[in-house]
Amino acid sequence: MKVIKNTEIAAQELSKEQTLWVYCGLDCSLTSEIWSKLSKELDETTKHTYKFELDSLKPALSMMLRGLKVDEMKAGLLRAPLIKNRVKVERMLNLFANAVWDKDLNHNSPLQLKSFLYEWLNLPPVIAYTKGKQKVSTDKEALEHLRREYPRARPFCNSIITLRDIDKQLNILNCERDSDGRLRTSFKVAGTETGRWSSSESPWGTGTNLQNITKDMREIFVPDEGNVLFYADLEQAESRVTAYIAGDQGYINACEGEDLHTQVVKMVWPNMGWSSDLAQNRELADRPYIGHFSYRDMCKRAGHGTNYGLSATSLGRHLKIKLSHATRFQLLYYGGVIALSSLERWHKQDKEGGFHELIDGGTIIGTGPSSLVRIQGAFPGIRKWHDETAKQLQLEGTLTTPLGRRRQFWGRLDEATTLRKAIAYVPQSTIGDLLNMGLYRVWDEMKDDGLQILGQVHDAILGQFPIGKEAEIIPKILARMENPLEIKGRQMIIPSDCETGLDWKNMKKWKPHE
DNA sequence: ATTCCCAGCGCG
DNA sequence: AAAGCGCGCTGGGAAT
Repeated sequence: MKVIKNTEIAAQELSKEQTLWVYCGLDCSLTSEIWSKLSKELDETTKHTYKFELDSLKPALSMMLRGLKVDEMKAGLLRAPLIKNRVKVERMLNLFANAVWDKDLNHNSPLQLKSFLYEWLNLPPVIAYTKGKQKVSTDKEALEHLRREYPRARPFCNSIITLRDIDKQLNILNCERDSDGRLRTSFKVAGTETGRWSSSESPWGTGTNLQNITKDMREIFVPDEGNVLFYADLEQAESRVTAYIAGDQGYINACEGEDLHTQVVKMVWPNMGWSSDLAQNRELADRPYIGHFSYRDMCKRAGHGTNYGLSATSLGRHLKIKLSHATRFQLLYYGGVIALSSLERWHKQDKEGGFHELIDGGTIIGTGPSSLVRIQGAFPGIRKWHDETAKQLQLEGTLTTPLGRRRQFWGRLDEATTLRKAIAYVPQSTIGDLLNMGLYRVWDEMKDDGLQILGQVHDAILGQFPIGKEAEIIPKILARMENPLEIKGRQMIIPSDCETGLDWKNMKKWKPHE
């Protein structure tokens, strides 16, 4: 028997086959050696997480091996108009571009775009802030701004945005199928900081990330012969977990009420004349607020970000509303302290803005020009939870979720960016683990029903089962996804809803027979 | 020819 | 004055 010492590999003359054997041997023996060291560092908490991830490999591998059936007819039908349109738009863009700088313009090159828009067209540069630095941007938001403000930018911005969108879709439609025609992805069950899975092209370089497919492109994915697809997701998952982790009873009630966003409007603006009539309340919430936003739009779009530590400045930029309006929303949403003089100035500038309500509803601290106003807000628990998270971060540098997943934070513990990561961590991780618990149970307990899991999208599972068995199977899926969890002394149950259909786009919500 | 980083963008 | 978080993929362009 030939003995090869790993310390002498460099000096060995190995055949191709022998190289592969050595590679394989090192893969196994080194993994074992590493495990013998690492295993000693596990404690009860991390051991539990490790065990769960090992178990998760089973359903993950079965999904990766099975892959998804693609309806190539549909893919073709989607592809054709995209290609046709792409040719047209690209031709147009280049026609205009040649008029400006006598050559084509590559819409994929930020460098060319910068030079073209900000030098040749002489448009004022749009600045974005990344990593604490100002950067000239040519992203979608910048292009939308330019086309709004400067007529000469319109044809360019329009076609660049269109081309980017088309390319994104074509990439999905054109990604390589395996030899049996199926599209396979690779799931990493332990690839992220939060415990969520990630998805990428398969180990053979075929397929693609299955967790960022747009609704429209989902149309190409179909069940196998005799099956129907199902897509079961945890309802309002992140909001619910946030509510329980913050321990904010008002927000919990809002999440578990008829319509989350309307409930939030009700809590944020309690004096709009609410009744017990749900339809009437919805109408109130849909009344215009500022700009093109209704009250309900505002809560829907600003609430989630605010839960995760989005600053008023960024909220204003993001929603294209004044800083004062963004600040006002956050004060009403989760309270805070602000200078009285600011509120008075804003009130003077904007009589309709409701800033006087903030002054009247708040507690004034101190006297004279430096007075502050403390505002309670609709969901003070959320701000309190942010503060508690900051404290825990400073103290330990680690956070542990209700499902016992611990994360070490390596950034500077007193920086805002580290705090925001910490705030996002617990809800995001908890949902991921909860969904994967459900996924495991559905996979493990429902094989005999002819059910197969095909995909995982963070808070939802995609799968298939034999046509006609909906009434029998769907309640079993939903039951297995419902895993009660105790958080801060309360029991949280997140319900799921389940859609079915003959492709991944055109699905209908399933309801127990009516 | 290959590797690396960046900007941009899709999903949750 | 100015960074919601978590991922992966593509293409451009510079460096190797």
